[in-house]
Amino acid sequence: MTINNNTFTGEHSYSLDVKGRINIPAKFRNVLSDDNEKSFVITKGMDSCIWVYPIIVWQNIESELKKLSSLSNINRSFVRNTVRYASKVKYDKQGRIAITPNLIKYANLTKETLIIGMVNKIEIWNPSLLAKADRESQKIDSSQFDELADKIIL
Amino acid sequence: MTINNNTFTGEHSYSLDVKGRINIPAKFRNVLSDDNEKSFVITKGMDSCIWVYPIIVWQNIESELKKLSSLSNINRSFVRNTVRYASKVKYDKQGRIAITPNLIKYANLTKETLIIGMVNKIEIWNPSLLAKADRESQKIDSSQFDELADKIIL
DNA sequence: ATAGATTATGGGTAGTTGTGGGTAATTATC
DNA sequence: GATAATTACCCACAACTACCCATAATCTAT
Repeated sequence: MTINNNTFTGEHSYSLDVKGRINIPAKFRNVLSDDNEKSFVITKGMDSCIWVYPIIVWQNIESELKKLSSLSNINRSFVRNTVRYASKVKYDKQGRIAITPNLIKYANLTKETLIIGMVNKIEIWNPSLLAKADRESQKIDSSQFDELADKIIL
Repeated sequence: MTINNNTFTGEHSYSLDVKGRINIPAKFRNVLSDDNEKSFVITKGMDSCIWVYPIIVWQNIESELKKLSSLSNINRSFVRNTVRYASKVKYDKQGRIAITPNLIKYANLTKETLIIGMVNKIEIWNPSLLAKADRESQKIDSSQFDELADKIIL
């Protein structure tokens, strides 16, 4: 608990209910620092999934975004895409957050979902899309992975 | 205490109980430094086994991962692959940790297991899969061992 | 070799967590 | 401004997990 705040790992199956709510795993809620006030920011991920950030982490991202020059094309579209679909959500007494319809549509979510910890953020996936993304990543030139693996000793 | 903190060697037989719990050998627990707070991180190994890291060791991995920008495709896949099956576990009063069902399935664990020290981490194996992996490793061209021998002085 | 301590394993129970659904409050629509 | 639709908040219950105790097996020291 005290070891590492706002850091998420692991894969968890959860179900999106008919009201568009989804449970945030207790493990994840429990490592949230208090200053998050039970709130996250949810937005479009760069893959076909939803990104969920603790508020505190998101604030850092926003201040980084402010530093990016709007002269660059990439910067502009990145800022637009990340911020445009971002909304703040608070989890209820049972630990669920409500996902906005446009995000549900974007990530192609149906009842069964996979929630995975990505260190500083959380991803919500349609299981079959995740499996597909997995297969794609296998194709990535493994030398690029090796390069990373050299830097990070597992 | 003994030789070196957070360093594991040797092979031990233990049993996975019906609740999915397994004992961490006392020898291993006793060399854990206090800042681990009786916790490990368990995750998929590169072979068909489970890797168990002391929290302190895993934290280094996490902080390296945090530095990788999510703008890069490769980085996202790499983080996802590394972290997806990782979860933090604390051992109970009896020294047991709970293994998540997906890892039990991945490593093909049944009641009998072998726990082996791998210096900075621990591996949990189905004995017959380990025996099989042993046989495979006999086939490795000894020149590859020689290459390693150049780097590590035994 | 024996007593005492430590360790491994099984199982019970109280508390937590995930999920469905109900109702009041708020917002949107005509 | 009245009504419909949506959202926020609450309760209930089954399933699961963490925590505790008990006992058997093993180790340690004298």
